[in-house]
Amino acid sequence: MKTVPRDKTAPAEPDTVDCPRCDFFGILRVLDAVRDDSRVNCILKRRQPLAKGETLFRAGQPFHAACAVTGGSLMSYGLLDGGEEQILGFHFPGELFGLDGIKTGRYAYTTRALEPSLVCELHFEDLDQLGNHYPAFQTQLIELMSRQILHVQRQNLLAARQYSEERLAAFLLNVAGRFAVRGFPATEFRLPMSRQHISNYLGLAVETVSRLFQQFQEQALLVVSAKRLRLLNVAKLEDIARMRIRAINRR
Amino acid sequence: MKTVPRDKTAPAEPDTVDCPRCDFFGILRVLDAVRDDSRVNCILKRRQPLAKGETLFRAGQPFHAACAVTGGSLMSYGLLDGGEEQILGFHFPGELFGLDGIKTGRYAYTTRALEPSLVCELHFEDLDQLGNHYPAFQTQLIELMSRQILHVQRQNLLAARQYSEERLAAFLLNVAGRFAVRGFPATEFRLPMSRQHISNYLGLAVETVSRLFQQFQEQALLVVSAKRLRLLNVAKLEDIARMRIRAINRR
DNA sequence: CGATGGTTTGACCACGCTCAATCAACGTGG
DNA sequence: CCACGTTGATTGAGCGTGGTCAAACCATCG
Repeated sequence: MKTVPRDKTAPAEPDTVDCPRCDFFGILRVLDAVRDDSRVNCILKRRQPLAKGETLFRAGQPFHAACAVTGGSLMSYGLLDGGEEQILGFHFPGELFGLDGIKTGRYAYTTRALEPSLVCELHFEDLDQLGNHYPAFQTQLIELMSRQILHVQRQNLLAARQYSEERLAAFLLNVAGRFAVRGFPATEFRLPMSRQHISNYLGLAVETVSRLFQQFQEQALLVVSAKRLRLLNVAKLEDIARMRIRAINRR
Repeated sequence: MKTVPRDKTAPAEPDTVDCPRCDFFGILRVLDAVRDDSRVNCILKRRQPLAKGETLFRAGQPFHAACAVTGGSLMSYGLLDGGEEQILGFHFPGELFGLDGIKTGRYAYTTRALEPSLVCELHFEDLDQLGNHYPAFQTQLIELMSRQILHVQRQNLLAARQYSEERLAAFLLNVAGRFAVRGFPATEFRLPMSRQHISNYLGLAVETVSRLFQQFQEQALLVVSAKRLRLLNVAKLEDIARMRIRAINRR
């Protein structure tokens, strides 16, 4: 299997999302409308670049900003005290994270870049201040958090599935759907995380994930080579993802 | 094992939570402060009684209110189209649910009472209206949603664990912790859901859950009889919950 | 009181984990 | 530029956890 040599002249710039596709867009528009107000200066810092593997913030650190991915991808994980780290979720362009820190004043989880990435930060020092003068801002924030709860709850469905096939299929479809929503190709994309990450996230062994990719490929459901992935039969994958009744002879 | 005959004169009134312990309390105080304002009339409907098994709302129905449990308990589940229903979470006194509907305008999941229950409803028709006049209200709502995101994310950790022991132990501790926060006894309580529900929620077979209860009991970690549960060795349960490295000889 | 549905228990076996070796992809230094 | 080490992905063999099926058991309720 030949790999196309990477064009060295083009730097590995991560996929980026346009502002209108970002979860922060509603907030951004409100901020733009009041840009002349000195109080709202710099509340939304844009395009902070992160190196691969770089930690954005750690669990327990004082909360200072909610973030949105504008390019690349990140993951959040909590370490069960004394135990291994458990990955809680991945963050793709346009998506938010860190909103859980608002109430407690501390980040609940550690977040790290999976590849060179860009994030926008929404700073919260003057939130009350701002909210008192611009209710529209708070309204935006509420809608955004509502969507976030939905997003997180949807993730719950992934690892709760009983069989490894279901979990991986559901995971891939979840990722594909999230790319699709932001206008990226939904059937052909790069999985920025390692198999280790996937297996940890889904509560499986690495080898199982590897074998499942192999199996799906043999069934012509997808084509996978390293991190590049192409979905060939989404309908069948959906079947697998929701298959709860394990038939006696299912092959 | 004798069961104490239930006092027939006292109706099976579910455990209830005091208002100060409820997640809505912050909002309630704001509303109390502006009670004289005609606009905010009836925005918080209290103590709606539900029969066991009664459905509060269904997935897809238009969203009209976020809810808090004030007594009893409920569960939310989504049905994977064409597949079985997957339980997403349980709701205990003082806890919120339904906030995910704010943005989409529809309930994302179906919610049903596990026993005779009471809920408060926070109606959202006039939210914008109210928010424009009382930013404090929106501020409360934002904090509350932040806590909710944290809560839901914590649940993600349950089913992502690799082994059934870890999952059940983590689940029981999660439930115990949630009771403790609201001032209920944390080591002796009733599990309002069936084994079926637990197994579905954790992605296990019913029989496995049953056997694990048995096993934990033999190890003197807890005492279980039907739905009543008493935790004897929380420290050891925590050990199990975070045990990732499966030792060769672990007994 | 019997009917019904949930729970437990047992026997069996397959899915998926463990361990270990191999292979591929990079990055580094000679 | 290639040898080498390192890291991640894959593949294989073996076995244990946990799922399936079935029956017995028990609780709740009409």
